[in-house]
Amino acid sequence: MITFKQIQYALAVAKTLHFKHAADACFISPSTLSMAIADMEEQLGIKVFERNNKQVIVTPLGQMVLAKARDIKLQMDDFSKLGHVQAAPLSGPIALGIIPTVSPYLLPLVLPKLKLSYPNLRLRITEGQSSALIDQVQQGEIDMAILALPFEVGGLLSFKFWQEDFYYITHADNMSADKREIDAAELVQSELMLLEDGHCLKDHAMAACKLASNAQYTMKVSSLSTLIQLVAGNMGSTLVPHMALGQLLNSNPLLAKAHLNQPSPHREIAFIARPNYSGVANIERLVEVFSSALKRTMSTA
Amino acid sequence: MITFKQIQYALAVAKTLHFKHAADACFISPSTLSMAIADMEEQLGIKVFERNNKQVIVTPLGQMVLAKARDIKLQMDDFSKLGHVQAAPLSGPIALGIIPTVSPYLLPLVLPKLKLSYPNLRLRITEGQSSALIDQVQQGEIDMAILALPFEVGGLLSFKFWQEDFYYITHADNMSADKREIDAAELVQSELMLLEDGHCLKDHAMAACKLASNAQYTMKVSSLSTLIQLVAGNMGSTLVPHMALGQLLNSNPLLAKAHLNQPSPHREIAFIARPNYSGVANIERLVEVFSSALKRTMSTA
DNA sequence: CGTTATATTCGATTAAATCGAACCACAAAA
DNA sequence: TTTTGTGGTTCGATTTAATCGAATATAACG
Repeated sequence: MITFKQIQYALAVAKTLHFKHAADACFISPSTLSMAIADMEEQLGIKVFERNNKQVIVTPLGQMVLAKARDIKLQMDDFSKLGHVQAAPLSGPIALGIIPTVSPYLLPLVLPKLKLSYPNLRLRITEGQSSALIDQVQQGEIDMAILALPFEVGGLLSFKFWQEDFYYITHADNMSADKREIDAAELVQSELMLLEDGHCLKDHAMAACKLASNAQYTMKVSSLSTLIQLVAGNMGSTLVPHMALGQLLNSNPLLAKAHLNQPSPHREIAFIARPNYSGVANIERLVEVFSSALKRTMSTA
Repeated sequence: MITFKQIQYALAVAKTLHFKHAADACFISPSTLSMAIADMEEQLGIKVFERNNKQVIVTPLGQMVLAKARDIKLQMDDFSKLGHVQAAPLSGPIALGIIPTVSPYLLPLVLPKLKLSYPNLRLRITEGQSSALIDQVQQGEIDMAILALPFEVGGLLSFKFWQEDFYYITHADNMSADKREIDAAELVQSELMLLEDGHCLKDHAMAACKLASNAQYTMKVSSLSTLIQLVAGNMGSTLVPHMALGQLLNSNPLLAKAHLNQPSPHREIAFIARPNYSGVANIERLVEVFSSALKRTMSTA
């Protein structure tokens, strides 16, 4: 009979395309791995890997086998996690992905509270861009992710817990300090600096301003904190989300801000997870924590 | 780690609700089964079965666990069959379900040809009504089934290979021998005998005649060959599908037939299978064989 | 109050997985 | 061409896990 172990071994080989490395990843010896793969291939009647001493490649039929193997591994992993549903809420290991335009502003608000209320929670944080996080959720490498909508989440569940607007940030020299609102039409587009490609914040900002994609606005900057330094250096202006305002403008008198006067909300923050993930109750609890922490902090800021 | 074996053992217990019987079904001793289940439950952190020496019941959480376990078993079974796709076509074991109003008329036409063309094919035939067969396909107990459409197949794939009409059969005394066609309106409804409830043929016949469901037409007869004997005894008349005509009327001068003059076709015969089943190519080949055999035989009959 | 039926425990046994050393095949280097 | 190194495979030994059977515990039944 084909065992789940064999499937895992095969997936490790598929990932590394190297028997020794795969064996290490599975904490077994190369010989064991070799025999396990050979055994599975014989039982299937399909050669999954074409291999000699120099390279390992996946056969066309092997691709099909591995695709199904991945399905099974996902289901098995979910199965193992079934027990968490009735364990104490928010206890045990949870792998959470967060996009970089949320992570540094959200985590400081919620981590202390989580630590206090759920001391047994073991959060493993992964930072990455939306598309990569969605991929990892679908592969089962992480349990859930926090990202900004609208975004195509490909069949995943989403749990919104915050919505916010963008603020226009420019050097204090360029804007009257008592200006509270600014229209998209007023923006000097040539001066507008946004994050490098791949960050959804850039897309959401442009969507809010009804700007078409245009390489002119693109800079190779990957963090808002860097971007804000450029603004302070009067190299241009930018748009930042509400939750980042406090941290970015804090003690920087060179910067002036104005609310972007466009239809709201400009972005929504949500958890995403696979429909089969058994910890949905955990997500709902996190939504509570995160939402209340944001409301409390943002209303005073 | 939770093993696939444990999942199978758990499903066996869920099916029998009896450790000894389940152990027998798995070809292991009760003690082994008991330990395997206990081990799985501990790893999950969920008690799946509430058991004492007198009865075994599934806990509410256990229901959830078992539901997922069934998913995994289905996928694993499909995985094991992946090799068949590249084996010689129509070789090896295939479990096929057929409804009783098709089986005795179709099988004699195709079995000889299959035996000749595909000597390595090991067909295991299961006869049953549509709803039961659909269930068995979904449970993975059989690979595919032949039934008559229209019928709600709940997400399964269908491959039509034949369509046919019904014929009105009555005692020769009741109808002129040269009458070729008969309208539904001409049927003497009080004399019409159909199969017992559960047979789709009855539903299709009533649909073709635009008859509403009515217990009056129902008899507790489960085979067309019995029904036809009742007609020969002049206890009433009936409707039989084209493919059954030859066998049922063969050498019985007491019976007269007329084509039911209602919108065609009156029923369609098709394979159904789970979308994940890896032997879809086999089904397509069977469709060819069955379709050509039917065309050849039915045109001469 | 024994008898029966059934799940579980535990030590002994059997089977399977795993390992490490030797092996082989191949390519790049000498 | 020989040498060397890399990397997958084979094989016997060993460790680990699965399985069994006998004994045990428990509850229903007559």
